[in-house]
Amino acid sequence: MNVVLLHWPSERSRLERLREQQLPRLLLVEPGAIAPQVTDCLEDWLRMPVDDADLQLRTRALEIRANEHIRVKPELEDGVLRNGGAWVALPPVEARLTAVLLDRIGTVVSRETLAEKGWPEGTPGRNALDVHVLRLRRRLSGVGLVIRTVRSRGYLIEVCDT
Amino acid sequence: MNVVLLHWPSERSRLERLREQQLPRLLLVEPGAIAPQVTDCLEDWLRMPVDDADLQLRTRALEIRANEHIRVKPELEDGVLRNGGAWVALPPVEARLTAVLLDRIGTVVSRETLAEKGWPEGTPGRNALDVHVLRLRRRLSGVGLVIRTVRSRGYLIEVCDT
DNA sequence: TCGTATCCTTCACGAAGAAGAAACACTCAC
DNA sequence: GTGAGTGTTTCTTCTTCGTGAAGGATACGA
Repeated sequence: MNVVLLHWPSERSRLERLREQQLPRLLLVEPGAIAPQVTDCLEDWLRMPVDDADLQLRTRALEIRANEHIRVKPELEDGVLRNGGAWVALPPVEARLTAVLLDRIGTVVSRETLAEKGWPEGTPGRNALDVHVLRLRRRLSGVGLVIRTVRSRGYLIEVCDT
Repeated sequence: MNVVLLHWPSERSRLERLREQQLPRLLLVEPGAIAPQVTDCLEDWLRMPVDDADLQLRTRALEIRANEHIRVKPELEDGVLRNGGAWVALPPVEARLTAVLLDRIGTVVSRETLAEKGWPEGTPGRNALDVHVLRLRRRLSGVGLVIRTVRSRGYLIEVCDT
């Protein structure tokens, strides 16, 4: 994973993008500027003018951390769900359900929320959701994702560990 | 979690201990010395003489990371109990009981309190609580938590040391 | 030391309810 | 037309949860 070098504060908006994308980044803090508070493991900073050895060390440290940290997140785009190389095409309803689940990956999403998001203009019968979850499960099994049920609470999606 | 400050390279052996213990640490690199290659998220360094603002920022960053990394406290949310990576889904009654126990983690909670919180609208037979504790114990064993009995006083929950 | 009352643990059973699964019919895009 | 996507019905399976009963552990008085 490549570490991105950028200037602070002049490239502030670029930094925000990188943070969202969870890419490792090293800020070169301009003379006189105050470094921002680092809040995750993929960010570090150096005050300019930079010492070359320091730059090397910190870049390398970020690379090491990034490799530990980055686990490729499953992504859903245009009805295509990708996870670690594999992918499946998802039909509209299932794509919407998956979007909600992935949005809160690892945490519980209630049936009500799923019904709302899956059928924006009025939900069908009670069992429709169950059946779709069933179908979704079968599709997801091919790409290393599982939907776990939390009884009387809802469902949660997670990356398969096996 | 407290960040340990230490000098490098004069306190090398102390650093090694801290690394083993996985405690967050900030190295103050003595003038002329080369900083060591950082390999985890709980370590950082600053070249002496240190700027006070920089020290603050890096210390705080380490604290934040440490809290993310070492999730010591078990957490219960939406019927899902998490503890150090592992999780279980808890049914309604057991979730309520666990909530009370975790709320006073490490201290005794009386059966009366448990009954009240577990069954907000009237408790069932006396034995129900015992049985639920039994079931809860089995579930909790999978996530490194134990419920201990304090005879004639109540129960307490704690993190398993094994 | 010994009984005994009390507290606690554990098991087995059954009712109620939640979720899973199969089968079928309808719709719509290609 | 054909096939995938979708919704419904129906049936099955699994989970939860309360109860009763058996037995172990502990405290305490005789």
